[in-house]
Amino acid sequence: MTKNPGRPGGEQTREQIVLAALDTVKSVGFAGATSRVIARAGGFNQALIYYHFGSLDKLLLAALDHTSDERLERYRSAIGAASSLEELLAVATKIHAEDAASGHTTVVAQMIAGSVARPELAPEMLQRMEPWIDLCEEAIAKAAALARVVVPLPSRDLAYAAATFYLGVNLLTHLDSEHRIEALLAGVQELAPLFAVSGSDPQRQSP
Amino acid sequence: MTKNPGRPGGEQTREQIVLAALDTVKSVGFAGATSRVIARAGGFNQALIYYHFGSLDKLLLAALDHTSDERLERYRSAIGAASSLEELLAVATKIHAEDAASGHTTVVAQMIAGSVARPELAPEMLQRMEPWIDLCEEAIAKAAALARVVVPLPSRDLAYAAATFYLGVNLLTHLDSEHRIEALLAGVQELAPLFAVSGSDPQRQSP
Amino acid sequence: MTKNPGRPGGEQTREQIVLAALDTVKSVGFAGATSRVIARAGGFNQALIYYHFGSLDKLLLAALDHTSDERLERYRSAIGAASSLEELLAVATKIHAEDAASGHTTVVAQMIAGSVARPELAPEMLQRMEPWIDLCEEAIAKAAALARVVVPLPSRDLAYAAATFYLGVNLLTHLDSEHRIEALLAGVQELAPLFAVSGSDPQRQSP
Amino acid sequence: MTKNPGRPGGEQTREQIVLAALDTVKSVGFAGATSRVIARAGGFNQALIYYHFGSLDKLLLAALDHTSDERLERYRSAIGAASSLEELLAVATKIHAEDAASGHTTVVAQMIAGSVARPELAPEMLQRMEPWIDLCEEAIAKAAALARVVVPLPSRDLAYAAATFYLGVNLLTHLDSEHRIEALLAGVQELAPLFAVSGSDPQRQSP
DNA sequence: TATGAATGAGTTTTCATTCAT
DNA sequence: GATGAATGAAAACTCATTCAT
Repeated sequence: MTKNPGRPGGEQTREQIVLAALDTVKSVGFAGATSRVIARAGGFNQALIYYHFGSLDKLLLAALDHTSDERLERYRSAIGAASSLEELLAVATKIHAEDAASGHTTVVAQMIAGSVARPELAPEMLQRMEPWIDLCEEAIAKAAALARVVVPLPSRDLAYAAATFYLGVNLLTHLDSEHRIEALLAGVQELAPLFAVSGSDPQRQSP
Repeated sequence: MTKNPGRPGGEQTREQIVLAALDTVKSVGFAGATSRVIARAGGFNQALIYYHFGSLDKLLLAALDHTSDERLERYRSAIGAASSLEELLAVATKIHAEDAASGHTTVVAQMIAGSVARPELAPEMLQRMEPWIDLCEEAIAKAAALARVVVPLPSRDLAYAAATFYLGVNLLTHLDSEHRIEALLAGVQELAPLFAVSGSDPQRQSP
Repeated sequence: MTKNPGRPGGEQTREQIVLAALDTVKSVGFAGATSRVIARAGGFNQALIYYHFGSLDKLLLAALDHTSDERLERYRSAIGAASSLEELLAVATKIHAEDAASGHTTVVAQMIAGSVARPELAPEMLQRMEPWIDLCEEAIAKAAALARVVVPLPSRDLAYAAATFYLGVNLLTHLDSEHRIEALLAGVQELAPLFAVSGSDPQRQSP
Repeated sequence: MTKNPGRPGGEQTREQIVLAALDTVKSVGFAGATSRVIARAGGFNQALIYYHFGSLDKLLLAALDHTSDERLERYRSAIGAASSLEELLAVATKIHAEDAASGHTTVVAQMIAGSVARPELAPEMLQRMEPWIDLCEEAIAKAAALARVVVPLPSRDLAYAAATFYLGVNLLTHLDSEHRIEALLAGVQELAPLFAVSGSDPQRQSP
């Protein structure tokens, strides 16, 4: 009663600012996402950013968290639900396509690239990579189990490598207007089952 | 006639500026490599940058070309000279170590990250990746030949994937103070021969 | 009726705000005493300042009055109670030491300095100096009476001069990290009795 | 020939900026002397301040030096030329009147008060007081010699006290629109010779 | 009374770039 | 070729103050 949800104040404004920041990073990149531009995009006062988030960096990080948390959740439940290697790959591919379409990958690439330029962001970004590496590790474990394969490397290292590759993919996606990366990913996907076989035990190779 | 070599002006100044730009990017990153800082590092006037290169972006690109060309040359001749798979890997590893030590990888990572922030650099960067992908392709072809393996993917795509991963590695190297990437690379290197063997196994080649 | 004493609101809040302002000026100076900082120091809302005092300047002035009134009272009763020149000097010295320790001098110096920067405060500050000059005048008159001296200048002017010197002392105290002022004051204090003697010398008084 | 003096560049611009800063401090005080206001007053670009002086603080300090050096010179030669106590006092009074009229005292008061608010200026200001204290010491020594008086305090301490009083005077001058300070100074000047006599040796007292 | 939210105007400073010499 | 000086635009951030509730 006291807090009728139609009122703009509080949480709602924070979300509005986060959304404006996300939009801005997607459309003009990290370097273009200045407080002025974000404020103009969201139709609010620049100072509001500092009132609610303290600094532009903190807003940008909050915006990254916003997309990341949501995306992470989707990936995790999809991986949990998959019951075969093929399904796992298909689902992951689909969600990744959504990511690209929604601009989530743009935000990730921009923030990573931006944190190279702004070293004080680096530790924050690294920390925010951790749950994704965890997720990769889970996915790899599950894939290995489904394929009854023994992975010839520490799964943590493999997860790290996957995240690293993913980073490169994200970056290139936003450099490459010819979308050669997408072709590459499709190729890798074809390769994947083959690869799994080559690494598998002899019993499965020639039954 | 007008440009008699050996004269202090002209080419020599250009090189001096390029070297200063390179130093600056290495020490303070893309975002810190402003015209003022570069000029101060090289002990020349800011305006010289614009006289010789037209814009800061163009200087930065020229600087990238400077390191890249030199490095590319070294890689190519090393690859050409290698006569066994082991030698190929050893030589590539050694040159890459040099890259990291000399700061060449820093420059690449910074420029890639910077081009994400400054979209007008993107096409230039992409174009500059091309010779490296060519090189990767050559290397993969040579490795496959030496190992007598049939690569189960278009070699161009594989080369592209390698470059992509390399990009991720470079980027993370500059985020991660714990140097977990280095550990990962060591792990991958241990894996490499294993992989090669499994692929060059005569039994699998002609069943 | 509406303002029954003992109620938490009203006067009590005003005092809380004044105290927070005083604390803030003491710790971060006039320039650092912004509404936000004061509110944070006192644990209340910024807007309360404007509700109770109308403007930040008015709060700061009220805070100055708060310390000043209290200090003035102490000086006046101490001067009234003194029955010899020595006692008068001793008591004044003691209270002044308390002033310095409690930060009252800091507040005075900061407000004076601040009012130089903010001219609209100047007349208010000048007005607030008046009772101190009155006090100086009283003290000088009493000292002259106790020492049986005829002061060779209008006592009002002398009082004004004392206040002026005191202002300089306060200001320098906050500039000078070597505390040379303290040494100076000690020197002046040694001089004081000498001066008094030379003035109260019976031979000179009635030749 | 190469540097025709009609050209605005270089030293001339620096001086123009210093003059604009001085004007601005005189008219709107330390707190009002922002880079924007100074630039507008001088009719040049804000950024020029940073090009020539590095920071606003440095410009303000340079401006203070500008007036101070000039004033110091005038005082010193006047003191050197005086051959009697009366002349010394008369000359000092005259120059001080000029100071007040030209706004030099305003600048000093503003800078001192400003440095209370901006602690990083404090050491610079203190350092800039030193030559003035030296000057006071010289003046006191000369006055004592001319009056054949033995000063009953270390001359350095006395000089410090004089500078302290002078600071108070400057400050009050800019608070007090009734100019009571001027009256005070006149009164003190009348007092001065009297004072000198009371402190002088018996031989001069009753010849 | 009290407060969270909001704002317009302002701050210092830096940037890439240009231009007269 | 080279340089010192100059500039418009923009950056992140803070301020005193107001207002709806």
